Amino acid sequence: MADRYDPTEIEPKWQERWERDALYHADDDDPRPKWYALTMFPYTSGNLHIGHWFAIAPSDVQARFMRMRGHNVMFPIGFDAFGLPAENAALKQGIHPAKWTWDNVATMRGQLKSMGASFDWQREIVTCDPAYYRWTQWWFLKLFETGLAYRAEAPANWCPGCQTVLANEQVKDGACERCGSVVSRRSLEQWFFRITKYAEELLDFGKLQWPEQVMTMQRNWIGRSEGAELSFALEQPAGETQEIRVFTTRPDTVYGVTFMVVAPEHPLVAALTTPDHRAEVDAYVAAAARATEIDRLSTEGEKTGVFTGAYCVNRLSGNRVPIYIADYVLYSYGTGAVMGVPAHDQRDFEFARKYGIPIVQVITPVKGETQALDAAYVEPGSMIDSGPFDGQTNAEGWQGIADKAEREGIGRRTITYRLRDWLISRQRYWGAPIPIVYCEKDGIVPLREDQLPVLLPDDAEFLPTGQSPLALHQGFLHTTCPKCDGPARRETDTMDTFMCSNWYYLRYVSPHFDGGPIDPALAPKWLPVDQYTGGAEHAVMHLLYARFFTKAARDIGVVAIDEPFTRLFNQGQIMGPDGQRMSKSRGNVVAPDQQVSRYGADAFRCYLMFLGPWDQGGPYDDSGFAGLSRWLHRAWTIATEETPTTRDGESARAVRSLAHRTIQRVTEDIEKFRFNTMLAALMEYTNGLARLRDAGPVDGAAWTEAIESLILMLAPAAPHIAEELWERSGHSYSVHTQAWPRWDTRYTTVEAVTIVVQVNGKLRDRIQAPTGLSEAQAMAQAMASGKVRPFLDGKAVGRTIYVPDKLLNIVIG
RNA sequence: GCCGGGGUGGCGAAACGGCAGACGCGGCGGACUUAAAAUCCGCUGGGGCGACCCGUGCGGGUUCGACUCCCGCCCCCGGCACCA
Repeated sequence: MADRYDPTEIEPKWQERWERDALYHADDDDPRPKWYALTMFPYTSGNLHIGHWFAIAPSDVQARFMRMRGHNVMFPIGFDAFGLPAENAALKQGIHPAKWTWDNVATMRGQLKSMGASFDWQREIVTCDPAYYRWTQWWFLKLFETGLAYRAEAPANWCPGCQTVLANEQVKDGACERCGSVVSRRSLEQWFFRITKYAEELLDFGKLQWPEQVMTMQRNWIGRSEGAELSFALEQPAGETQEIRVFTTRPDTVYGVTFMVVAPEHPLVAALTTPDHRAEVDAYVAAAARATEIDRLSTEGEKTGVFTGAYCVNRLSGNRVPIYIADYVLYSYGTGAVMGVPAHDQRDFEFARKYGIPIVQVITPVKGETQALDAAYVEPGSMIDSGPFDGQTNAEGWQGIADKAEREGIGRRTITYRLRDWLISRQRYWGAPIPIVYCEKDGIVPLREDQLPVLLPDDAEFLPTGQSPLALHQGFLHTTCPKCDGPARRETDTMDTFMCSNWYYLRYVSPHFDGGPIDPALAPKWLPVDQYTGGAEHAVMHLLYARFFTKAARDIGVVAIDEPFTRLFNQGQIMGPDGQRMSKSRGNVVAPDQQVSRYGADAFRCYLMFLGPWDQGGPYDDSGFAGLSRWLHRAWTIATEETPTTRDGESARAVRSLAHRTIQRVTEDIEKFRFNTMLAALMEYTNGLARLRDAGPVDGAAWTEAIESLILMLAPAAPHIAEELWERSGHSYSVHTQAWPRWDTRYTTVEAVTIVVQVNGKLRDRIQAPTGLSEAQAMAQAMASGKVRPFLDGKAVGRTIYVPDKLLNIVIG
């Protein structure tokens, strides 16, 4: 019984036992209320680092806690296994991406098991497994069938480093988020998912308990703008077209339009341009097409553009205005054209100044007067020089002009989103192939479901050509058309890996189901995810895509939920000891393996949780590690050593009071993800128990209960030591299937309190008293205090503030 | 520029508007030891011999009382950034 705590011995022992018994397997038929806990699955980068532990361990603590609270908990794990690093390894080291990935899976699976997390390994999925990506492809077919997947030519973000296109979300400051290369634009035929169809619904977070921060980031990303689309008549028709349509959020400023601006990529540009401006316009358009995002950013603030020679007519004011092209207008937003109102839009103001275009003020802070403007006036005001709208507030004018435009058929109210459709084509090998063929006769043809999966050939060549290696693989490329059996060419792009992580939480429900992506009988049993945890870096990409996908899956009829993740918690990011983001190139990655093999997984789990609030993260520093290891040793000692006992009501009361107050604190802390203070409470508990023990014999029954509670409360955070202590104290296996201890308010209410005595808000003395002391009694005691009286001498007591059992504040004049 | 989050001992951090610094690290002192490590006990925000005084990024305010609420700044971290 008095053996030393030796984590290297007990941890592997219990891990094997738990695995053998499938202790954490979630039974589909268990009648207890379900709890689907999920931590973001790791990418198969090669090794688990402390960031993974920091993310996963607390998530496991909560899953274990919910299990002990009587839930049927499913806590699955898997691997996000497709992606560029595998292919880069192939290029650099000559290892096949599949081998690289599966080797990493094997390593990381072992590392994950060494954490002692309560994962249900029977539900493991690996996204590059054909048994999984078969269904990723199936989803694509369904999205295609329902019109949510479409092919279009579009200027794409091209990363020359990765030799592929990137989604808008993957471009940071004009550079590739992954490799840092400067992103250029390239026009390509690409596959898109129609996420914009769900823009409005994605703005509804009503059913979600998510961090405000993430919801805000998604709202901003979606970027809803209410405004109007207005038509301007072309003076000379441009081909078939008689008008230019613009989107504006400020129809109230329409009388102040002094020019029009069209994006360089706008299809009308060529037809608009007059012969004498042709050369200049062509040069500008060509330069804009060449310009990278970085070039554009480097000239931020500096507006450039050229006059097309064409004019149009403002149908509301009747004014004739020149048409420019300028690259500050984005082709991909709104209609790709804007009305220039220099007096009331800062960008237009700068442009007009630079090119000597008139500035006409139509909204003014002082009724009926114009001001000299040295910047655009964007505040509310009253209308001026706006025909029939003069004198109205601009808010009235906004509605009035929109009404008039709608009445006269020259415009309509509309809502525009910043969100773009999601470009999912990647010119890469290591991803799920898009299950489409191109037939000379039938055009774009989806494969039949029974033709899935489209397998990746294992003998592709990896060359940095800018095309998918699949495009060079003749055996893969040539196939037959599912419709006409004639010769056809396969789509050689693969899907963005975010498509794989779009639906993995659905697959966990029935990972081995063969008749579809998810067993329809089990979907309602487990979905949605009750608690999702992961890094905030996924706030707009993964989390937004997954929400979109769930809604699409619902409309396809596969699931009945509107949202995938009911509750979300973002842990902070753990940085390298240098305070920088951990990365291999910086050489500041800290691997946990050494610490774990020396001090144990329990100590490491606890240490990471003890560092600070989970949502904060921060630089990693192992100087405090010893403290956690020491504490576990102390906990072991207090739970195992012979303790002299007696029967004593007062001792029982003291022990139970401490135990029950701790149970309350620990319970509330876990519920609120406050793992650092949870551990602090447990440390105070062991310290307190030791003090009671050292003070003399303790009540035997209360002590036994207290030790039992200690072990149960250790179980989520330190599962191995808890299991060992549970067995050694004569209980039956397993501590992890026990009920979480409950606190009894009879023991948590204290009988004696310390009342703080203040004079004018400054602490002067403390009174020990039974609870429920009246103000008069407290006052009497305070007046008797030698520490308080000197501050009252000779002064009139004004009023007193008494907070029962807490504080007495005497205010003197 | 805009939107979040954060600035508290030597360090990581606690603190329903009510004793600032719980818990832990580190440090100092002591016990045990031939000695060291490990372990255990005590002290540890700054100033002052002391009674006390000063202290939560800075400046104001509300309040009997402010780390906490309000107003105005500074710094750090994250996100967005010509979205009409």
